[in-house]
Amino acid sequence: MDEFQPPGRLVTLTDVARAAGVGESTVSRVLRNHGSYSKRAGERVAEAVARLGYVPNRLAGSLAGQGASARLVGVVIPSLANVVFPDLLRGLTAALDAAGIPCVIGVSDYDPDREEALVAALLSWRPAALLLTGLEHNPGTVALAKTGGVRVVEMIDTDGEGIDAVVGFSNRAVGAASARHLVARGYRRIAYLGHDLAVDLRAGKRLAGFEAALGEAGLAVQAKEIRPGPSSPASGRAGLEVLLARYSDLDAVYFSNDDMALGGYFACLAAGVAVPGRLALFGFNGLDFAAAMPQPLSTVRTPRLEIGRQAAACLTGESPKRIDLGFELIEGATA
Amino acid sequence: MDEFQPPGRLVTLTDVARAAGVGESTVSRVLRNHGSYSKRAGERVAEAVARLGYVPNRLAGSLAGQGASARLVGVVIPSLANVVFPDLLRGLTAALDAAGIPCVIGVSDYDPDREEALVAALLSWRPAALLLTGLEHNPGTVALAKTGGVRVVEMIDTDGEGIDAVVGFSNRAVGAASARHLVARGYRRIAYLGHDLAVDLRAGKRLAGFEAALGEAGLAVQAKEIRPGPSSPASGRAGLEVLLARYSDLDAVYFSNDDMALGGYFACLAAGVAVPGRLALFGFNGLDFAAAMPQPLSTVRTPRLEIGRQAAACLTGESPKRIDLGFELIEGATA
DNA sequence: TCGCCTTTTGGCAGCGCTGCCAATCCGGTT
DNA sequence: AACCGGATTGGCAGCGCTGCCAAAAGGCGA
Repeated sequence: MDEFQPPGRLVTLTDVARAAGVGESTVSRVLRNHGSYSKRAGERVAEAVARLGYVPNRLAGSLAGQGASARLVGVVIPSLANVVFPDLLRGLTAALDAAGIPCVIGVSDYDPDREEALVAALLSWRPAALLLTGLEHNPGTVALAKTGGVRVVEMIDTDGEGIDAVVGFSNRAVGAASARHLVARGYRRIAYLGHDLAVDLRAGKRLAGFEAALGEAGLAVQAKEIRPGPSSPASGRAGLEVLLARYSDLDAVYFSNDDMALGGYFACLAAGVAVPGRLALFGFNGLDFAAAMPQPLSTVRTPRLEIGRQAAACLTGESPKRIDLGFELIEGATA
Repeated sequence: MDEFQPPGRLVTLTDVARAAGVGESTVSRVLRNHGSYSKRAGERVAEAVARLGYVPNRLAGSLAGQGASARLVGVVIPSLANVVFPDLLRGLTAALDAAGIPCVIGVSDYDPDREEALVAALLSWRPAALLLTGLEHNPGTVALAKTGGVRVVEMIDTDGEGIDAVVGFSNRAVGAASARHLVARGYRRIAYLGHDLAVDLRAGKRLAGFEAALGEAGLAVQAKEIRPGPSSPASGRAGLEVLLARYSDLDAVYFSNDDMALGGYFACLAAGVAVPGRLALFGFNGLDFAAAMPQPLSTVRTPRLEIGRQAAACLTGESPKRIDLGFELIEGATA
């Protein structure tokens, strides 16, 4: 820190070696605690590192190291606006930070072409692994992922074939379980209220599972209200107001997720619609607020953090290629 | 793609050069569209790149390039559980992705020592910039950031001195404005309900501003309920129940943020406490759900996305060192 | 004290790329 | 036909580090 340094030039390993009076390899060995070195060498290097304020250059390290892959993982998520993905990252970073591996993230905005571009960009950093969301990708994305020489983990969705490892749960099964719950509770005139399905394919899978299970019970969705744009309480509220105005005899609404359901609940409160007496509400995700509502929301809790953790675990140990973490139906008081 | 490749060895720029029948420098020029090259060279390179499935190695590129800094930015945030930070990342990635610059993120869990470790780890990737949250850091963090040779941007908080650039708003001013609003509306017996202040220093600054402004009006906070752990609707609900049980004459509650306030609102709904007639509620952040509530939450909207965007802008152009993006008080219907 | 084996050490090539420079090419001039 | 300036090109050093290897140092019994 207190040495003269030509401006613009950062301290290098060679500088440390010179300052410590040892060879470069020794410094490298000490810093990585790899190979053998004497106590004396260790101390001198540590001292020089502290004195010079040396920060290793991992660009060089990764390039030189065997495999030439960086201790980084690339993550592509479709959005940061939906709590699900930050939660996923939370589980992921918790597990990876412990191993000192940072995440390089890209946000695709639910656009497969953007996803492909991001995958290419991330692969250029030679990450140790690539974490994607969902199972549906451009052919180009798949090709890149396969030839990239990295481990690939696809998160959240298990309804389909993955490139390599898959960690998540079945969205179809969630939809089906939700439908069976509503049917068992005696609801018959059921509507669906969701955000843009063409964009959020997993919400579409849940709806498909939901409709299939309703069908098995001889029922069908009475009305579908699909709101453009991302899910949000505001969208859910507006959507439920539309449904209430248009259909007077609904007895339950299945929402694409808890955010939408919260908005629906607000709409019911505002309009004086009794929940679940007059209208039952069922969500998806099991977000934190669901349990704090005056009437706990009936929903399905998804293992979001655990998916992130397991995905991280896939990178280190030899994990099974396919991990279905399941989900938990929360009965709540709204359906 | 269809060529023979020794397993484990990825296609390099040299391979592309050979396949295209040009020199390495030409390939490099074409790929970066930098310097001049003939149309013919461009086409042959593009063809070879496509045929071999070449993905550039930015590790090597950044190492060789001048300044040896990577087209990456390092971001350290305290948490992913609070919507604020994903929102920040959202603004950031939106602006950076456009420039093809990915973020490497670290989550400090509000722990200054972890933050320091993360800064050191991120600097070792030689990012073009380092984005931190808040102004309070370990001395070691500051030292690293200053000698790291990177641009440093501290986000969210403008109440204090920054290392280099600062983008955010004044949390003290937010607290003061909130207090003045409550006072102007005639509330006198005001409580504070928050999550752990020792950990979330910005919430502490808001409270300080709030109390200072109350003091100017000759008032004081009647009760403080500080909940351990992070903010959440569940914590807000439990906290408000405690306050209601303990103090019968409160007329308003200032929450550390909207999540807590939502929980408080739920507590009021559940207990049949009229809002704002019997108890006024005031939040912070202006989250999406606040406007969708049956009674829109009175709160302060913070420019979270814009902070991210401006922080990204700080990296490219020559921006002012200090950007105060202000905030907006939303009157709502709960206070 | 010597020789043998183990531990510790330093030198140096090379990871894949970029920047620099000199060589080459091309078209139009004289 | 020789010449000139700009556009285009290839060779090669070197970015900072690691892996390999051979050399040096140290330990120990004979």
